[in-house]
Amino acid sequence: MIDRQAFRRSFETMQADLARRNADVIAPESAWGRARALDIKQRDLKVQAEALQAERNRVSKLIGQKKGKGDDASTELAAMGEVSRQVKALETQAKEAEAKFSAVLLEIPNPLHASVPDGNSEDDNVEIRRWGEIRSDNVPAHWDIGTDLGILDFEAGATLAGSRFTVLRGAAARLERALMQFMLNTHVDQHGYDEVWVPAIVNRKTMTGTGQLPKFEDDLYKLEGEDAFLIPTAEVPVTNLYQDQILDASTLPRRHCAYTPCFRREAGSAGRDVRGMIRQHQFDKVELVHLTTVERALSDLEELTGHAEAILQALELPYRLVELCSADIGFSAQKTYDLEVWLPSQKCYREISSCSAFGQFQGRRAGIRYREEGGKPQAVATLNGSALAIGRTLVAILENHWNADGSVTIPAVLQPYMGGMQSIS
RNA sequence: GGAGAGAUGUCUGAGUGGUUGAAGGAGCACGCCUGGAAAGCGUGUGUGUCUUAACGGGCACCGAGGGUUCGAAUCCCUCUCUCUCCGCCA
Repeated sequence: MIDRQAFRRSFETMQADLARRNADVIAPESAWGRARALDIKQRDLKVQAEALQAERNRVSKLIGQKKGKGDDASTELAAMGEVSRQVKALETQAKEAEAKFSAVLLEIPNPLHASVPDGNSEDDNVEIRRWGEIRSDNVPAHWDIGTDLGILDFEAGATLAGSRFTVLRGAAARLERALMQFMLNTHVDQHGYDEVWVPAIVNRKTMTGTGQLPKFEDDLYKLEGEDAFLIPTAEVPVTNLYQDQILDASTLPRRHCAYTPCFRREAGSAGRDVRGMIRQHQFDKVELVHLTTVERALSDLEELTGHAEAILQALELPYRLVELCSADIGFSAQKTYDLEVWLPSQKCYREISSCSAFGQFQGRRAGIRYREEGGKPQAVATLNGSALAIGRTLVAILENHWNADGSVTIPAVLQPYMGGMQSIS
């Protein structure tokens, strides 16, 4: 959520930052376009209502005093009946206006950080660096590799649940589990993260805190008969771990890692990546989440991204780091780096991690604040990133470590988690 | 799922219609005292929002949302959550 004060004081600046995403974001009929009038109305009604409330409180107190002394208060009582009716009417109007303004604020995306490059589409994302050797020979698609080895069962996934579900068998199932363990252990033991295990179902408030709601309800699985949703990422429950709390600044940064399954309806991606397990309705992911101070809102992003890169390097997977341009950054983020792994069968880089800084955007929405010694509470800065999406990592391993004889070599760091298995054949 | 009890500030714990944003205690901060500390004494110690250049002021908040009333932490309704017992269950 954007800052109300900044919205009033720095309207033009904020509008310019938002417009960099897309001109539609500041169109007159957009949330942003409607916000200013709603704010003015909201404040106007609030001032009126509160003035009358003050009057009511003053006289009511007087009535109490008079009655306490046994004096007659019938004059005041008679006058207050009407005032009270007016107060009630104004209160209702003010509350409605405030609710409308708040609702519209929730639909305005995070203004971009100044360092974000301009662009019109994902094609304008900026490559920062590459790592690893790309193989240039022809490698089959992971769905063929996996099917031939008998470890990926797409038919069973479709039978059990529908399209975009896959059953992992044998070595693939174990590889999935090994990746989970390896990633978590690395983050806990080497990067100093505090591991948490959280619900995969959350309520509406939690989903609003990190920005998935109210705008993107169609992308989520909603539970029938309950106001609850399956999480699309661990970011949601982990960040919201501290919702409506005031943290002591000395306890920041808090850095958590978590494994969760993730559920996405993929509503807008019909026809894309329909084969294989690049784009699934359910996938596993290890997520990193930082809650930190305003000063470190952005600087921690480099560190967090580095932690995700460490996993790719350990798994010997070639990748590149890309900075998303203004048109491609998600609703809640201020700045985002994507890590894209090389997929030899597609001869291109595909997203395997997205690391974002959110500034105080989520902190404000979720009511997560911190206090410096003697200072006023202010919203925490949040960051998060996948490290990594496990299904896509498995895909990348199958393709990048595929051998001409059809087998797949298991990266050395994973072999202990695979019972010493060195390759899948 | 059934029955009952409960939800108050950092914590504990009063408060069943009026000057209560909220007693008392603890904690914490500052000061006094002390060679230093403890004890003791004193003072202070919520959040949000609106307004103001600022000082300050207004309003709201006692789980959430409604209602009754001139006036609600206190009365009524709905919901959420917690605890206990029963049922069910990995």
